[in-house]
Amino acid sequence: MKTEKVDKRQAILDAAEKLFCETGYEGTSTRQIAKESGANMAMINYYFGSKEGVFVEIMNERIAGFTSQLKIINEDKISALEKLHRVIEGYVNRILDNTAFHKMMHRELSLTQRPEMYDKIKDAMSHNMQIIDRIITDGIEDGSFNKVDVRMVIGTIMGTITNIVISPHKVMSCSNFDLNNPKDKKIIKDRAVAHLQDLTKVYLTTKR
Amino acid sequence: MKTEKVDKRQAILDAAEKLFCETGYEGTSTRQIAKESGANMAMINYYFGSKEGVFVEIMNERIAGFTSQLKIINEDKISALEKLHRVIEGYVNRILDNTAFHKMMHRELSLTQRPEMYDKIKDAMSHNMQIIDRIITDGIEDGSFNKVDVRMVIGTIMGTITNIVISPHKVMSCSNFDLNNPKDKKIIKDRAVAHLQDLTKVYLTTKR
DNA sequence: GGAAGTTAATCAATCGTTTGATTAATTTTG
DNA sequence: CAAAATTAATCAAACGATTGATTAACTTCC
Repeated sequence: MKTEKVDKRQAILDAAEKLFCETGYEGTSTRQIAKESGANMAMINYYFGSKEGVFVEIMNERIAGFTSQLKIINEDKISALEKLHRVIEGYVNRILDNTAFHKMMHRELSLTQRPEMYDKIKDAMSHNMQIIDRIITDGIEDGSFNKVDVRMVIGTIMGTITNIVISPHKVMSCSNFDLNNPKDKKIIKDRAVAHLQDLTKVYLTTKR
Repeated sequence: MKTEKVDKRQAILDAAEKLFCETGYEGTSTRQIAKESGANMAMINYYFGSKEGVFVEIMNERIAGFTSQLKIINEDKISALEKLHRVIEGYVNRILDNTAFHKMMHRELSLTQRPEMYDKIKDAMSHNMQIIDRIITDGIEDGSFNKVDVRMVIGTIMGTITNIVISPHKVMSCSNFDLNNPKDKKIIKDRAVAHLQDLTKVYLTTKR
C-alpha cells in the first residue's frame, strides 16, 4: 500500500484547484478546501497566507509549466505552416489535458475583479501570442501565407479550442460523451487538430 | 430631466446583471444589488423570492429575446454562403452588443453547479446551432460547400466571437481600447465580421 | 381602508481568518 | 550520546464580519 504520508501543502493545492474548477473561486470556501484536502483549516493560511494566496499559487505553478514549449517550435528550420501546425497540435493537447484548469482560468479572466490575476494571465498568454503572431507574420512576409488579419486568426485558433473545452457537447452530437474519458478525449483531440490544421492550411495558403 | 419614477423591479434586474457580470454570481451580495439599484434589500426577495431568483429571471428574459432571429435568414431564397454570412453578422452584432451578459453566460456554463441553468443555456444555444448546422449541411449537399467537419466549423465561428468578447485586448494590440466605447466596438465588430466571412468563404468554397 | 410597495432592524448561518495550545521533528549544547 | 532548546506542523475553537433571508412597521396610492 502506498504510504498516506503526502505533504498537506500539496494536498491543499490539489483540493483547491479541483474545487475552484468545479464551483469557482468565490463559490469555494476554505472549509471545503480543508475538508477535501484532509488538512486543518488553519493550514491554508499557514502555508499560503490566505485563500487568495492559494489561488495565486495554483496559477503561478500552472503558468510556469506553460511557457517555452513554443520557443522550441519557432526555432525549428521548418516552414511557417509546419510551425503553425505544430503549435496547434501542442495547444490542443495541453489545453485538453487540463480542461478543468483552463475553464477556471477562462472564468477568472472574464471577471473584472482580481486585476492582478487578470494581468498575470494576460501577460502569460500575450507572450505565447507574440510567438504565434511572429510565425504567421513571417509566413506572410515570405509570401507563403496570404495577407490576413493575424490577431483574428489567432483568436480563431484559440477560440475554437476554448469552445471545445467549455461546450464539448456542441461538437460531439452524441450526448453520452465525456471529456474525462481518455477514449473520447483522444477522439476530440484528433478532430480538433485535423480541423484547425485543415482550416489554417486552406485559409492561409490558398492562392486567390 | 427624465423622471426618476422607474420601477424598482427593473432597477434590481439591471443592477444585478451588471454586478453579476462584473464580479460573478457568488461574488455579488444582495446588499450590493440593493445599493446599486437604489432599492431596499428586502425588495429583492419581495419581487424575486431569492438571489437565485434574480439570476434565473435575468437569464430567462435574455434567453427569451435570444431565439428565432435565425429562422428568417434560413428561409430566405439566397445561397448557403449568403445565409451563413448573415448569420455571422447577426451573431457578432448581438453578442458584442451584450458583452456583459455573454461573459456571465459563458461563466455559468463553465461551472458544474446550477445544472438547471446549464441545461437552459444549452438548449437555447443548441436550437440556433441546429439552424447553422442545417445551412452548412445544405451547402455541402448541394455541392456549393466543401465537405468539412460541420460542428467544428460552428465551434470555430462561435469560439472566435466569444474569444473577442472575453479577451478583446488580444485582438486589439493597442491597449487603450474599450469595448464599451461605441467607436471601438464598431471597429472590432467590422473586423470580426470581415474575418469570419472571409474565413468561411475561403474554407468552405475553395475548390481543391 | 386595504392592497401594494417600501423601509429599517434583525435573524441564523456561514464566511475567511486568527488564536493559543499541542505534538513532532530538528538543532544545539553540555 | 542525551538532555535541552528551537522550529515546524497541526489542531480545535473562536473571532468579527458578512452572507441571504425575514420580520414587522410604515407609506403610498387607488
